[in-house]
Amino acid sequence: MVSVVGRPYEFDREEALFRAMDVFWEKGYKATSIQDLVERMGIRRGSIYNTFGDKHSLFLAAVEYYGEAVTSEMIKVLESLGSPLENLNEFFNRLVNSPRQRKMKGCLISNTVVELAPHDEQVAEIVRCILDRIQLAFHKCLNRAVELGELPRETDTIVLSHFLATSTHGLIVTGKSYSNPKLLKKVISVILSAIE
Amino acid sequence: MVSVVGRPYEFDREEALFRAMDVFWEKGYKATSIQDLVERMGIRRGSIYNTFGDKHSLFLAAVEYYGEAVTSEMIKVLESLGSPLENLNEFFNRLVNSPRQRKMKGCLISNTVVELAPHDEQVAEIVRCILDRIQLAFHKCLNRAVELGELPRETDTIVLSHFLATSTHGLIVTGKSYSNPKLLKKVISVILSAIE
DNA sequence: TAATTTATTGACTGTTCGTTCAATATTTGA
DNA sequence: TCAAATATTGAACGAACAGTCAATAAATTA
Repeated sequence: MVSVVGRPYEFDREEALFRAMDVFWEKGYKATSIQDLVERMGIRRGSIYNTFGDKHSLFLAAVEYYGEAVTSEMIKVLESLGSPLENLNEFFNRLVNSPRQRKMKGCLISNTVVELAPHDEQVAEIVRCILDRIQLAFHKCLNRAVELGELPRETDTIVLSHFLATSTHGLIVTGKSYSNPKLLKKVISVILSAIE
Repeated sequence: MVSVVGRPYEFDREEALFRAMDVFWEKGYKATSIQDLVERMGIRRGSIYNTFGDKHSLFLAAVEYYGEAVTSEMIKVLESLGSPLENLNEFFNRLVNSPRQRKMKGCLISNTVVELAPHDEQVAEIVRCILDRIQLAFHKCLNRAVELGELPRETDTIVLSHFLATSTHGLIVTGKSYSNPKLLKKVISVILSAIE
């Protein structure tokens, strides 16, 4: 419910949140200062606090926004029409070829799993939810592959979906430390060969 | 060269470094304050600065110590006599069953890859060196498996060694967010099935 | 014993941090 | 036109931060 009375915002809330997400993604939670956020979000300290609450609340909003924007976009790849196995291939290749991954930013979710989730239950909760959505998308994709005859009937799609989620994390971390696209492509081939 | 004159240290340097490593491992670099280190290392501020220099230098020493202690211990598993494939199995099971991993501490190296390496060339250098040692150990292990006839002659052991390194990262991150030992064991089976 | 060297100690420094707030500006509704 | 509501602004806050330093203690060497 948006109030109709009072001074209106001078900035776009979603745009500001997107930029905050970008800063946290790049620098992590602790290393991001309010001053960093002021500079990158393009609004003043007071406006940040007025709109998003404190730093921690803003971070939670940023992670959720990432889940809505970036993660959902990747999940759509898995849900595309056509061959599920080709969708998986497309998913992993986008993962390692995205400009942000190239800049060693990794993924805000895996970064957060490592930096914050073990010490912050609120963050852990949100992250767990997003990770579950990814794993579920893998699971559905694999089930569809079975239905279409791309994988054998007896395939354990649950375990394989967790394997793919684990591989996703692995590729992101490897990509952060050591970004050789050709090699990553070959590693992806091995990953995909494991499910066939 | 240790000086023979002057007041001797009242603490064990290695013990103190081990404890510092433990704090950084648990909390990360940014989230660890000098006060945290004072409390856990059991020595005063001045002694930390006198012995290890500033926080950043201490961190570098801690990461290197981790490489010597923890990583080398894991690499030894890969270099054991007997079946290389069984060694791989042992390696991954230790990875997900270690008490520290269970406490969601993950691995100091992968934590550092995510938090610090992208923004700190000195850290990146040390971490890269340790990652290379792990990958090399996988490579040697796989080559031995080929020699012993456990893997076919045409196996691309280079690519597979990177796949195993990636899987290691993945398991560590998955273990941090979602620690279900039974499931992780099954994921390990899938990983190992991919190289055979 | 005296001189030298180095470790220990805790108070102290300046900076940066996240956060708050009173003053002001801009809108709507009466 | 005035009252009410809300956003904007920049100064200011105390706390926490990394790092320093002079005084002191404990060892060796001459």
